Amino acid sequence: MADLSLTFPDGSVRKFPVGTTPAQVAASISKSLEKAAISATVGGQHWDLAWPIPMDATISINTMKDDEPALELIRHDLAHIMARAVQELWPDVKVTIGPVIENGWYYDFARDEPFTPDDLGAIEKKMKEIINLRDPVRTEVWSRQDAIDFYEKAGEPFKVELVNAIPDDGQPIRMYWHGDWQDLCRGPHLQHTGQVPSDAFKLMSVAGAYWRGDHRNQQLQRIYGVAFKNREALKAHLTMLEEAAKRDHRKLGREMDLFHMQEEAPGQVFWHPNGWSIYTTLQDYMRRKQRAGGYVEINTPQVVNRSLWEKSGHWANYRENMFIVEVDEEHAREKTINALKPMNCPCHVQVYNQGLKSYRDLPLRMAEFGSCNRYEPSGALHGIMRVRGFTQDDAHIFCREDQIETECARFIEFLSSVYSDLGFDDFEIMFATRPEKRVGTEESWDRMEAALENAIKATGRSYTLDPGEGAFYAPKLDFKLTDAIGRVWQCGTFQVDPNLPERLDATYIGEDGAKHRPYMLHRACLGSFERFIGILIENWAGKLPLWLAPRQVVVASIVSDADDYVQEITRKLTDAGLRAEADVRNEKINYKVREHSLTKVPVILAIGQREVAERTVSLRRLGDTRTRTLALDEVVSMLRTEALPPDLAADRA
RNA sequence: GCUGCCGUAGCUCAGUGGUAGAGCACUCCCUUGGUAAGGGAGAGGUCGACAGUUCAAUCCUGUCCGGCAGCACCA
Repeated sequence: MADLSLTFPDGSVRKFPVGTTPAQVAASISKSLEKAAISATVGGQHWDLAWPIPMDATISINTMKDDEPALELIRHDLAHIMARAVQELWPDVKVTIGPVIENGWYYDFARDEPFTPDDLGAIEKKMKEIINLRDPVRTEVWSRQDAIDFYEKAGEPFKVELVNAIPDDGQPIRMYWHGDWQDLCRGPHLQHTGQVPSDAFKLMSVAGAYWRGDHRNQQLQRIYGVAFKNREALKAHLTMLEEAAKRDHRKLGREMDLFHMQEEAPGQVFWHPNGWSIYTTLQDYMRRKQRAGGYVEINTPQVVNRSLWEKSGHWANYRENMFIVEVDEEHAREKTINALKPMNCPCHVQVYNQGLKSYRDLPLRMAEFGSCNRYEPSGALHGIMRVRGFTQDDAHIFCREDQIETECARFIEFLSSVYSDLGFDDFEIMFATRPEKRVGTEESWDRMEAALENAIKATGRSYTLDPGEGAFYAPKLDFKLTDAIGRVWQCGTFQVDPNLPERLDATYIGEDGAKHRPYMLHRACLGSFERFIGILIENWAGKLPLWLAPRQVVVASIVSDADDYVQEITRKLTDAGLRAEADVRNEKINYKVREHSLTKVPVILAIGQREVAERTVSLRRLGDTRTRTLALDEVVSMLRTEALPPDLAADRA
């Protein structure tokens, strides 16, 4: 028999007969490794212990100590165990697919009656029984036809479809069993069901999901589970989920009295004074930044006749998602049909088109805090993060092709400065290149892509390639930031657009005296104020930095003899530009501290007899139980400096 | 939009085929208390909307509206 050369992680090479399995390799190394082995990594691929190795490769044997393969196997096998549990409880349920996902797995079932939360408990119980059976796992490679015949006979139509969908590229069709239960699965797997920890998984929820992700297909019932290596890790995960729930901007929005939403205006925000303070503070900041960044600010109409949307192409593509406004105009023969603007670009081209533009006017950076409305599907709405009425920090840069690169680099620096001011020190750039269906010449695509790539390089940043994900007319960049609990949000965007200037006939007079077509660069940092404020709230868990906090300082009296002094302090703080309020209610200081802490006021100044006598204040920071006693004037000037927005603070320094 | 769950006081939630309850918040009174809930009293609800079944519906049924989770969507 021919030899097989296997290279181990330490670099050593050993020969084995062709067809040796990782299990045999492990056994040849040591008795203990043979027992501890759960899978192998062969030539970079996750490999079942029982699969023969066909050719020379690198190999490492995995044990439960190797987190990544161990969790993969545990979650994967739990998906099978759950499917078996479901079919044992309800034999008429059809199985479909059940992949491993972040933190766990899901499995989609076809069943007429919905699963209830009680069912989840029953399924979990049954899963534990199956785990305790320690049934060995067995896999076999079958021919396509045998697998199809098998599933047709078993009455598993989805599996038949899956087998048919497996590409005919020599990929084996693997049949999987534990006990009498069977599934279609490419593996790899653990060796028996007892290797799965019975106390480190939990079924989380059941929800609808379309067969193969297509909304025209039958809707299945998806059960989600999470699993870890041990009970402690599961507990830690569940605790993390509770933490995330505590940050929910909808909950904090209510507790901090920032905004509300109601039935009459679904997907639209009623901003309360506190929330509007965050909004305007952020907008003021962006306005200053943009002005400094060479933008002019404009404002354009909300309600615009359909003819413009027809010209821009939005009417054809997004009519379903637009709010339509019909008006009976006295002199018109029929109703005038308008749409609330779903985006600002067509209006910006109208402003650009006023008067003749010279090449000397370019690049023209035109910004608008553009209020847009989109009729989003009801199921997509989510607090203030996904809404039907929102305002973008939108801008369009009109420029020549040779200016794209500089403008792009300039924008990346701009965005980077904004993100770091707002507490997000790092972001990722996604570079979306030409899609399969596209317009324009290859040369033009080459130039546009090169411009973006060179711009990124000029800033010294790296990027992730997103091939084929560009718009049909040009490439784009998306910017993703990571929040305090590791969630990734796509907010910023930079998109080249030769299309809309064409459609709306934007031109400029070049050096040659002839008319030319400008490029339009769509760009945003925050995306929408609504969504970004949601992200800020969740990122900071409501404890916004002082300059953004709606209520910056509460001056609380301890005894009513201090009331006059409390009012004086509050006035001084307010005069210094701080958002300060007095709390002279007939409540104990404990009560006041608790209440203002719960509503995330960053600074509480407590004032009793002593402070009155000494003209000092006792300062307490949110989240800190210590207090400091400071002179009044000192506190005012300290807080005034601290409350400066980052761009103004930088100017000062 | 689809599937499932949900809608009772400002908030969080009990509850019942005979028109409703708690805690917190609110108002008033007592209390002047030193850094995360002092005490007492009071007020507060078309039980999401509309239809149907019933002698009687907040409760049962249907339709609609809205919310939540996931899916689909996100110019």
